[in-house]
Amino acid sequence: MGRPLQIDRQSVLEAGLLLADENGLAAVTMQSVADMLGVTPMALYRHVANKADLLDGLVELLLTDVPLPPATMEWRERLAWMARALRDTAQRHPAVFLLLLQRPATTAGALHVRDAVCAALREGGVAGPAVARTERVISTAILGFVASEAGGRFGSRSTREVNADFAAVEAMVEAYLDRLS
Amino acid sequence: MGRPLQIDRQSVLEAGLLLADENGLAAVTMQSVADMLGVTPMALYRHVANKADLLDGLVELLLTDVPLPPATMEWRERLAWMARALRDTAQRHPAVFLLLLQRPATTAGALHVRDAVCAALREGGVAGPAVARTERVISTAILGFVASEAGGRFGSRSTREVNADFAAVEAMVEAYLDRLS
DNA sequence: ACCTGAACACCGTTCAAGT
DNA sequence: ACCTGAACACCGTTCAAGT
Repeated sequence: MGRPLQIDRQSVLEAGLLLADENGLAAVTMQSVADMLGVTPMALYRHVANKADLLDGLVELLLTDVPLPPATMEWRERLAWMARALRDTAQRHPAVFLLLLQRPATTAGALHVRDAVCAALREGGVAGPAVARTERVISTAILGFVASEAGGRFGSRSTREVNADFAAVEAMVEAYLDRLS
Repeated sequence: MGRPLQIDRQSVLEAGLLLADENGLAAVTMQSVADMLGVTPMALYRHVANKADLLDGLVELLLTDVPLPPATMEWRERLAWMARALRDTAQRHPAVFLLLLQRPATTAGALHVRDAVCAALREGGVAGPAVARTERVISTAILGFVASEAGGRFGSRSTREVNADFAAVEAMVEAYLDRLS
């Protein structure tokens, strides 16, 4: 399959993400990524510092791609919309999503989602100083569920049941938000 | 350091856990575990099927060690006690704890904790058919927090602040339980 | 029964060399 | 500037051989 021999960081990350999605994180090696691009492993080092940097790049690529809801939407609906968007992303990229728990939530991609959650909470009347903590608490709950699903901790439970569990987690978050106001 | 040359599964797992605790999961190799036991890497294969089996064993060792509260304790206090116990375990073994999200919660070690949570919920008057789902929902929230902390997603936030976040997650769980009864 | 030696295919990474 | 070839130390795993 004739691919352009001119590669860049973006194409390296896209190849890595594809391999991770199809065959898991263990399938992402410097050699397999290079193969997919039609290049030798050593060529990658011009575009990523090392393998850890490549993996960081995959997480960032995934986070940047999480879509945000239209600003016209009511704030609580917007929160639910983002929870669903995060779950969709995790289902599409389960292997890379698990890496998310292992890096500080301070990259540009992480902030892009976090800021949108904080904005919705402020609009919902959550007191200024409580916004940051509330964001962390509800993000932790959603992330715990979504990461469990991506990692396979729910085992072979049916899709219908897992969806009902997700609804229950959202109900828990709602109960918490109700108590705040 | 003169160690007995007679090894068994238990000693292999204990060596692996020690290495993971001190230097992370990447430091757990067949060679490093063997070195610690004063043996060649090939000797391990008599006691673990392969490296994946070794890692499974580490998770199981960790889960089996999570202590349970005295049965005399009131049910809600018991739930809080177990959340703290899980957090303690994760702080002692952060690297191995992250693997927990990646395997089905159906092993003996996982059931040992799960059953205790379910028993507390039943005692608290949660309706029979709702017990299993409620257990999954609150476990997901606690696990999400504890895994985030173990993985380093909270970055360099101070211990005081992270403790306050943990209290807030527990408050969310309480709000959910209140709504159920 | 339990451990070892030798061997294999595969990792990540470097450095000097090519174009 | 960008990619390659050769090399290094290190993986997991096998198999036959030792005791």
